[in-house]
Amino acid sequence: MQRPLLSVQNRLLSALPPDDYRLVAPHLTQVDLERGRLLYEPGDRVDTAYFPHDGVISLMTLMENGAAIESATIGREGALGLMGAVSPRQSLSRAIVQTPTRAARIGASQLHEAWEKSAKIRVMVDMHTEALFGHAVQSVACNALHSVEARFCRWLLTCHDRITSDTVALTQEFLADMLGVQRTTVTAVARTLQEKGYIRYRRGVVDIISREGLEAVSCECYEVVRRNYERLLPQPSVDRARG
Amino acid sequence: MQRPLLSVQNRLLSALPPDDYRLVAPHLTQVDLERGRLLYEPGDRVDTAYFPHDGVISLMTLMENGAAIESATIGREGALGLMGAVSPRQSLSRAIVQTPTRAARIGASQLHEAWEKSAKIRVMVDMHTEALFGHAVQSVACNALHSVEARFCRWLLTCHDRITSDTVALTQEFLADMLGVQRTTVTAVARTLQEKGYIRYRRGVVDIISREGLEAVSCECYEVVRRNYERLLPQPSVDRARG
DNA sequence: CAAAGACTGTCGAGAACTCGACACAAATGC
DNA sequence: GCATTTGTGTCGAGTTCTCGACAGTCTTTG
Repeated sequence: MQRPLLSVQNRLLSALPPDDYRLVAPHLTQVDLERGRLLYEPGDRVDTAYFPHDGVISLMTLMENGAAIESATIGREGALGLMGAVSPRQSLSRAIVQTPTRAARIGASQLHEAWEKSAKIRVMVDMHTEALFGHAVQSVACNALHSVEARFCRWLLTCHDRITSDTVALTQEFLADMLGVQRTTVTAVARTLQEKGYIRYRRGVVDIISREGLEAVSCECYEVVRRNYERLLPQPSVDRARG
Repeated sequence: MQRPLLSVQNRLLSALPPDDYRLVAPHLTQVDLERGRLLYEPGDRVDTAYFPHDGVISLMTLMENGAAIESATIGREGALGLMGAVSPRQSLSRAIVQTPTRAARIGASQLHEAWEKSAKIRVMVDMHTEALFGHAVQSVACNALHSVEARFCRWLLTCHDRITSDTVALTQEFLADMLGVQRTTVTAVARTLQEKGYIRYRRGVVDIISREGLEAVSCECYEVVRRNYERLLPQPSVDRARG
């Protein structure tokens, strides 16, 4: 049975030449991941990789007191658990599904076999690792220097790039956790952004009204990370529109 | 001519089995890097890897306004430019010598050849990448959550682990840059730490008096990152005490 | 030795954010 | 339909850190 055409595909997979793609294709399973689904906790063995077609997966660093701060995000330009293709390893972070996500899933051992056979796949893993590292080091600086308002906008923009809708389901409480700030601070920031007409929000839902506005308030980090992905990861060569 | 015995060796190199070490040894050059030496700027081609024997190299993320925030550090437990062993690439960060550093240097292409021949070296690069990534994601959370005082202590402890002395040469001004805070804030924090008797400082020099004290004030991030390196990187199997 | 430069100490106003508290509103479950 | 849970709005005191300013001190250099 054939699944419907997918409007958007994972960029890493769609950039693979056909011969290389055939190495992984038979092992890919299409899955729908609901919001809040925990994919990895720190210390878990990385036994599966996920290539999102749309949606956002967050990598979160856990602290001893239970705080969980977002350290990077993964969308259709990347993959979760890709480093497990190189060798078995434990997750360093919590990986949690941020927005409902369609993804292609593959077992780490099967991905590893393809990785051994295909130079293109090895390059893909390598470049993705580099881009994800770039994402992390930019966030280190961002969290040290930039206001909650700027980081809030950066987060929304990054999310918006990776979903197909202008509406994001998230509570202010959860966003506060991810940014590592108080909920009351997020409430205040959300209010001023709404007054400026850049977003509209209601209980658990944010509508993005003006990307331009958000880009103006956001820090440079949004663009830096985005360009880094563009530079490192090849553009799609083929649109593989089936599951 | 034989160089004097080295009291400390780079841990990555000394953990390599003899056969694997022989692949890189002929190409290693011992160098002394003075404080402040710029090894890479963002965008530079990564053409050389450095394995510090002692001393600290900082990876710094540059912002558009010229700010430079430390996103990770590299000492004898790691190496700079190691990802260049896998494939040619550009540096994402500024890499600057923090304290006078003795290091073994090797060209990226020569390291790449060894990397192709030796599975042990590939594992070394892979594990180091993972540890460095862990360092970065922890710092993302640390900068979002922890006080300047805690981060100051964390920085001193990390530095102390990687040098052979209890004295660190650094100005408060420079440290303020690295932590991404005002100099006056660093001055205030340094004063309270000195009053507690944990450090002593004078113009451009900090003496570490009480590691225990610093550990108590530091955040958990110091230990988390340290343990991560311990877990991922093997302990020395041989002490190679010559250059 | 004098001058310049680099580093530190201190002050104070103000902004950003924390932290606890409580009221209210919307969604959910029975 | 009612009770419970969950998410939001707001308030206010308090803390941390910013940002500019300026004085003082140590070091280097000519």
